[in-house]
Amino acid sequence: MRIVKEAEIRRNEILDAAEELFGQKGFDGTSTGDILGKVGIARGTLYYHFKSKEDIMDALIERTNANILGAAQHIAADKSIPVIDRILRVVMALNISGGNGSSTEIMEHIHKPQNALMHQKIQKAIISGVPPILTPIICEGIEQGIFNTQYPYECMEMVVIYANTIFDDDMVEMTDEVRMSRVLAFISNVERLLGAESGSLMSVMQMFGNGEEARDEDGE
Amino acid sequence: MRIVKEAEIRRNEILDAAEELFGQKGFDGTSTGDILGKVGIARGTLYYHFKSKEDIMDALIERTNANILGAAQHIAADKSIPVIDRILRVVMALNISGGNGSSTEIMEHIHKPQNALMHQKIQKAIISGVPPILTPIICEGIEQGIFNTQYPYECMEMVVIYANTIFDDDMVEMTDEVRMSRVLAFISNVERLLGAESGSLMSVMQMFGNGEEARDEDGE
DNA sequence: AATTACCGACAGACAGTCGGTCGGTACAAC
DNA sequence: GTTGTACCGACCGACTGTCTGTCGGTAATT
Repeated sequence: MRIVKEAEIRRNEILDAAEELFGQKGFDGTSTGDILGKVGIARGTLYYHFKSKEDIMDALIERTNANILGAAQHIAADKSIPVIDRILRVVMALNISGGNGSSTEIMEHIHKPQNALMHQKIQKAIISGVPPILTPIICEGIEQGIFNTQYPYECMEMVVIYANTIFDDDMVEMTDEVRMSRVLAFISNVERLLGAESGSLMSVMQMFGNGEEARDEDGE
Repeated sequence: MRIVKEAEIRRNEILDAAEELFGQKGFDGTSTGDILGKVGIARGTLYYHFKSKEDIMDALIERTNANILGAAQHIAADKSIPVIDRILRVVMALNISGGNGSSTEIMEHIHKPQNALMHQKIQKAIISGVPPILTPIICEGIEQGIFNTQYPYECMEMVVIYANTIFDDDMVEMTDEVRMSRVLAFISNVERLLGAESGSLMSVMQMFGNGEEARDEDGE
């Protein structure tokens, strides 16, 4: 039986299947056969739409990224929100999902030894995508006298890389207590980096309280 | 033809071959057949000594790590060297090699998209191995009034993760100029983190001058 | 005679290729 | 406005080559 669809629809079906399977079993753990079965297409079809298995991953990351970064960018541009609140909101948007809530699941399963390549690619996208969104907010903060640094971009880069590695990845195993002390130290360090008054960023600690599980009151 | 050797010798022959091949062609790009050919043994022999291909990688990382971290630890413990010099020396030892110079080559080829898993494992080892070596030196610095921070360990963690990601990996493409400005900002940021006097760490910039190519005057 | 190191044929799985097929659409002819 | 036809994009699935890991057996060593 043969079902014909528009190319972009098929493409997205494949990406949807891959998203779920990669999340469950990792990239290496997922065979193209698995994807074939889930979508209900033949091998040739898959390779008609994508040139390799890795190509699927790249497309998936790009799709997910466009969502997430777009949402974050949107919040970042809203100058009616006070600087510190806005930073918090932006980071929330980055951690939780890309609006529709469809891209949430992958993020929860990505930090596994198996998915190293995917993880690395996402990491790269985060590093080049997030600091440019946050930096303008920091600059506003500098104008307002809340922050003080010559290197807002580099600070954001450092903060993003560190937070992403320690708090999102499982690079270092932590009990909840250790994690809490890391958060405290982190906030204190960020205050120093940004030249903010000591304690002025403590309010962002709530972000780490529930970690990535938070999903109650986002009215987005 | 059948050549019998002591298990540990064979093991190391295999690791030597794997080290070179992984460096040249990456982990995924290297087949167990390649290793077999290079060492001159049969499949069964390889799997007599290692339980899987990944097991080879793990063993290799562990071997390399023991060398590098050992050398760094050795320098770190030498209290006759002034604090800042010592930090510099330790970091040099980490970047350059593990003493014998045998493990240098891998490090040069590891930062490639192919070797994601190996890279991740090494990253993990660095993150859990390096800060504990540097922290006591920072503490000495605090006692001497050079530094001032409540969180020496977390600072080192942040610094190590950032430097390793930005300067060692190719996570973000940089021209030499951009790189230089990153180094400047980095040093300035580290000074703030450690509560060091502004400019007091500028001397470590030499480390980044020639990047990882430096290998002239280490009298080790 | 027992243990340790080694061999190589083999099974099973998987990514990617290729020739061929089918459905839809545009458009001409009637 | 119905029928004929030419074309193309989407789709199929058998096949190839490669690779990892296994297993039964063999040679050296103690």
